[in-house]
Amino acid sequence: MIPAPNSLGFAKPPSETRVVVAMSGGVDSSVVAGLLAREGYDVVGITLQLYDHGAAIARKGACCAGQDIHDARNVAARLSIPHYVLDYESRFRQSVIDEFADSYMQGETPIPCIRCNQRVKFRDLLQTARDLGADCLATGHYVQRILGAGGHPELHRGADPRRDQSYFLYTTTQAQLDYLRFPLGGMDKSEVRRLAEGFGLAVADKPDSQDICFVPDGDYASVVAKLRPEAVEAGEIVDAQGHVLGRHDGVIRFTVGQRKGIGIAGPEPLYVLRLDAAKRQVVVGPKAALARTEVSLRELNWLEAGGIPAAGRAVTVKLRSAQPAVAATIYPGPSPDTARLDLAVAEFGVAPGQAGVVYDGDRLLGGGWIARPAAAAGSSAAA
RNA sequence: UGGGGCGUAGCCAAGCGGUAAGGCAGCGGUUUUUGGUACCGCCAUGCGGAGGUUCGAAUCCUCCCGCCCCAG
Repeated sequence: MIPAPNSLGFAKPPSETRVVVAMSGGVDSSVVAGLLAREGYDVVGITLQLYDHGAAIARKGACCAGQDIHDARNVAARLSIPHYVLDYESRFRQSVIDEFADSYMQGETPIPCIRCNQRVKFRDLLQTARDLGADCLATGHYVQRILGAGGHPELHRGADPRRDQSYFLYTTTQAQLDYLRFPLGGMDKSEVRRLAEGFGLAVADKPDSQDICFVPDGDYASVVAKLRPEAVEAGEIVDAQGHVLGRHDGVIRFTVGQRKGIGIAGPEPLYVLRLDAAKRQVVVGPKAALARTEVSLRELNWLEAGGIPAAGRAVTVKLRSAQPAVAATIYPGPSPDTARLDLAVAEFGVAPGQAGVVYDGDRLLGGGWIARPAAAAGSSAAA
């Protein structure tokens, strides 16, 4: 007789199920470790050191360096689980930080958190978990892994709509999903904090992380400037017709859709329409000029079997993490890893480098990076 | 140095005798595991300067200063 599956879906007792928990040192992943340890799983905590902890040691709400590593270690000790700190600094730099800087240099607005999940946590760390003989890798993300009709796991939004992190996980592949577990996906934050208190964890009241973890004080521009000193060059602020309206101190400081910080007074607010890195120009105009109904995605990840129907598929899409998904129709793009979205209602501030994440209701179907407009009038074609 | 017009916060601008609208910019905050957006709040004891009239002036009068336009 085959035993009923345990809470992680394995047909064996928890004590014989090894699970690696990615412990950032924050409340969420600490509670994951606590929950699984309480159930009797063979829990191994792993914390990644991702960047110079000296620079970040005083930061509140960061993750994966300095104080956070100590917090994770203390949680593991409290829970009596083995815990390892792995030095991933060079991988993190290669897989996340370098591209972050390069993306800005090209006039895009990157999301390093997605790359980190894709390339560090769900690739390198996942492989490490396999090497350790673990049955699965658990994280504290607020997303749900739900078995679909065919028995294949699907990725769904977290139950707490205010906490849902699926946007940052759109690159997750089916193979990764098979191996991953998200024990917090059905909970809300207050519940998690209560559990943390119940486990007697010192991190129960720790503030939520925010900002980019390796960017102190939200000053990403100075980080880019440090990595790519040659990138920070002043230039012109121009309107859509090319008239010079003012000067700026570096294209990297701007993002499409941005209003504040342009510093030009006029009859109506000006927004950044696009960035021309080659000409070092920031192109600005009225809000109406930001309206977009067509969005191209590149590096597409698609989880639904059969791919995107040629005739199109009705979906919703999130074009920014903190805004609700909007109605759209998605079509296959010119190449297999691209797609095209027709938005039902125009969106403002669609920024290349951000992610377009596609849903059917609460199910994440896939997504891609928002591509720079191929032939925007007057823009540079520089690659 | 004849005629006309105008000078209100960093920019634009309302007000035309009753005790300084609004927009833009800027600053602060809320929201947020990216950047932005959005939202909320703040922002001229002061109306080119000096006098005068009036209970009361940015608003009326005088002079001065500075711009602009048309003539010379």
